[in-house]
Amino acid sequence: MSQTKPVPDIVVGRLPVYLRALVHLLEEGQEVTASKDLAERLGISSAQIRKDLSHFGEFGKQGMGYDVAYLRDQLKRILQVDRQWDVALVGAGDLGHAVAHYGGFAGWGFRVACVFDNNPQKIGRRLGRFEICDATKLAEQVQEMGIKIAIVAVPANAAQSVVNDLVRGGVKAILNYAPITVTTPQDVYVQYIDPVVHLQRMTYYL
Amino acid sequence: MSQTKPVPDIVVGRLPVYLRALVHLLEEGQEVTASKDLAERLGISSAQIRKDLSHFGEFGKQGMGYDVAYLRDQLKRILQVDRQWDVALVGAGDLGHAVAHYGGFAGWGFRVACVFDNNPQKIGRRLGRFEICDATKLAEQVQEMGIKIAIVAVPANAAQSVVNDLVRGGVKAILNYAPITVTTPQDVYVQYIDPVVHLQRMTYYL
DNA sequence: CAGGATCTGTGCGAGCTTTCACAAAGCAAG
DNA sequence: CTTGCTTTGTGAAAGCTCGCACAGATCCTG
Repeated sequence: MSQTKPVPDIVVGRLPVYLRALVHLLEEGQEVTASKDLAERLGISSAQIRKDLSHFGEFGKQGMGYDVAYLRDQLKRILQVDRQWDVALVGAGDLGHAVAHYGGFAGWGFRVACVFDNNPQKIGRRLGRFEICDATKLAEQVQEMGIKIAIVAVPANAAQSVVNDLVRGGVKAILNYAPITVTTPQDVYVQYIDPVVHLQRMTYYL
Repeated sequence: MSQTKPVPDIVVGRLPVYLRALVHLLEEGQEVTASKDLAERLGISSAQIRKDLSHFGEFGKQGMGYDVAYLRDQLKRILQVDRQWDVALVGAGDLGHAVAHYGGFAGWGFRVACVFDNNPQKIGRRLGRFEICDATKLAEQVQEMGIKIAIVAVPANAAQSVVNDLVRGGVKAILNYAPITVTTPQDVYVQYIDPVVHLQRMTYYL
């Protein structure tokens, strides 16, 4: 399946949400679930869940539903989060601090491995368990460490330059908190988090 | 237009990104732009930008493009961010602190107006310029203040209950940082920010 | 073991979204 | 004024996504 036709982006984008729900279910002690059950919790149709999963194989039993732990493990494998990814964090400002201290990455496949900043006053100081590294050496250091994922938490006017360095260092996935759209080569994936954009998406309807 | 046929969600969702780009353009001193120019910066097609805007009126001049300041003002009006919205922040943990101290809301239509937490040790203490209020009075207080927008920054297991209180208090737009899908009435809009989900959307492709 | 209940995986069609491509409009220069 | 260049706004086509509806699989009960 995943070989013949590429799976649509939009389908891949829903898998982490399914995975998250399955982990919650298991925490609640529910070992089996049905597409209809999941659908209600997630506010989408059961047919969509079944069709999304069918892109990757047959994980359920007709008449019975899905084994929660099994489906969780399969999704982890598909998303490649059945292993630990080292992540580079760029920017040691307020936002960078919040990300560095965020406890939500552990157990979900990610680990902040190093922190960069371009402010000479911050370089060498500690941020939690990290020593803040010099951002001018960003490209070579992420390359050396084999890092493929980065989180950008710098001001908008520095973001494109940071992203260029990351790309040069071989990073292929970037989570961008800077409120600006950056350009990258086609094989580099960027996801954006801008709370203002999310809020403005809703004010239209008020 | 906006009266006859409802504008698709997906179109509304792109407007804040356009708005953000226009503001950046103006900061760079560019007073006129073309759909092609914007499209290149945002990595989408120029036809899409033109068609999106055409849902709301005719803002450009053929042969000339768009007046940046004028289009910015029109988008602000459409998105209703030509005024200031008071936002309630729920959760005074690490994430809540980061949101409360985030300087990116000012000038974009939003202002954190109050902070809630359910921890008796935190209630009454200050978070920046706010006094932390008792979350058990969430519903009545947001109602009293006429607040329509809230940011949820509480643990996953508390999120649904907080959202229920917010809905009861008349909140219509919720930005949810808790890593869980919540259910709301149809007329309440929810946007999700979960960095783990965003990261996992990319690891599939690595 | 038969009948009934449940739930998956999927073909198909409806509906939505994006892209194409061009008429019309505006400007500049001669 | 006319010619040529640019760029918008928009029908129409192409492409994509979603939900319906059902065959087939599985279990339970008696």
